[in-house]
Amino acid sequence: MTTTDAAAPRFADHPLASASTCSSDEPASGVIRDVLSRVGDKWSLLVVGLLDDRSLRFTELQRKVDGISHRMLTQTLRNLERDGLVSRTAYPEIPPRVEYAATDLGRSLAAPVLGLVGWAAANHEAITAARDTYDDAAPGA
Amino acid sequence: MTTTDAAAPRFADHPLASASTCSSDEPASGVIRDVLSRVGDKWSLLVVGLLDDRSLRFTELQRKVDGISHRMLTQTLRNLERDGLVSRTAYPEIPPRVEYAATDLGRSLAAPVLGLVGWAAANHEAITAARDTYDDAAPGA
DNA sequence: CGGAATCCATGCTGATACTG
DNA sequence: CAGTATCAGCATGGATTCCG
Repeated sequence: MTTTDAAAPRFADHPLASASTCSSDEPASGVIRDVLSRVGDKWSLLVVGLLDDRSLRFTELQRKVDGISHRMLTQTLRNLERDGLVSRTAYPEIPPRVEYAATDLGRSLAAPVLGLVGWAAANHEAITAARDTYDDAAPGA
Repeated sequence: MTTTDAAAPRFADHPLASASTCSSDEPASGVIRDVLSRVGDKWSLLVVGLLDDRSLRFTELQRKVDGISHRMLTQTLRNLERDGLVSRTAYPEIPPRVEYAATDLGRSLAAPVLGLVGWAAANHEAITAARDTYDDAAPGA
């Protein structure tokens, strides 16, 4: 089910390391760390996902995510904008109106993320079961 | 909770939310948060990736990841084992030998992650360029 | 060698207040 | 409405130390 995407040859295979010019001191680790640093936070993925659907205003965004605070939304938005994943359009009006929209780059992120989300959804029960088994085996943890 | 309800038919589509019994207080956000909590940390993905390639011992793992500390490796391994993504095999010998291997579930994670990593690798330069542009436009930041 | 517990430093996150 | 700045609290990550 879901898009299993590629055939998944290896994980930290050489091609990945070669394709990455992360210039870190690690082979593929840098790439993973890179993507994690980018969308591994609590809200980035949510915001990009919401914006992928349609453009939204600051308040709209805050209303939809809800759990996010004013500060975090601003911070997340700025970071996303900086990475070119989200575009910010400010209208010099009164009251001020700012609309955020996902860029082409931001939309391209949706595909791979969807794959990961699909995996999580598909294997959620399996993980829960594993946790239950583990918890049962080590109750005094 | 009169949730603002779903507003992301594409990204956090209903089927995803339905498939997840994460029992959070968010609709599809929970799924993303869930997967983020699972592999969104600094090392889980790296460890699973390394193990996806082949089984490794504790020391081997620490040597390959390198940047990870003793404590973090143990913690990450335990967490991964708890989720059923990694299997732990301890040999009651002297000196003790413990081998870690990715489970079928752990290997299935490689596919979607690879997609995300591929995205990061492919759009890395685009993001860097965007950052440069942003940084250039906001020097007084 | 592998693991666990402790302690510490840092970062991230959230709440609040103030400005335009 | 949108954004920024400051403060305080919690969580994450790291180093060390002791045990099997």
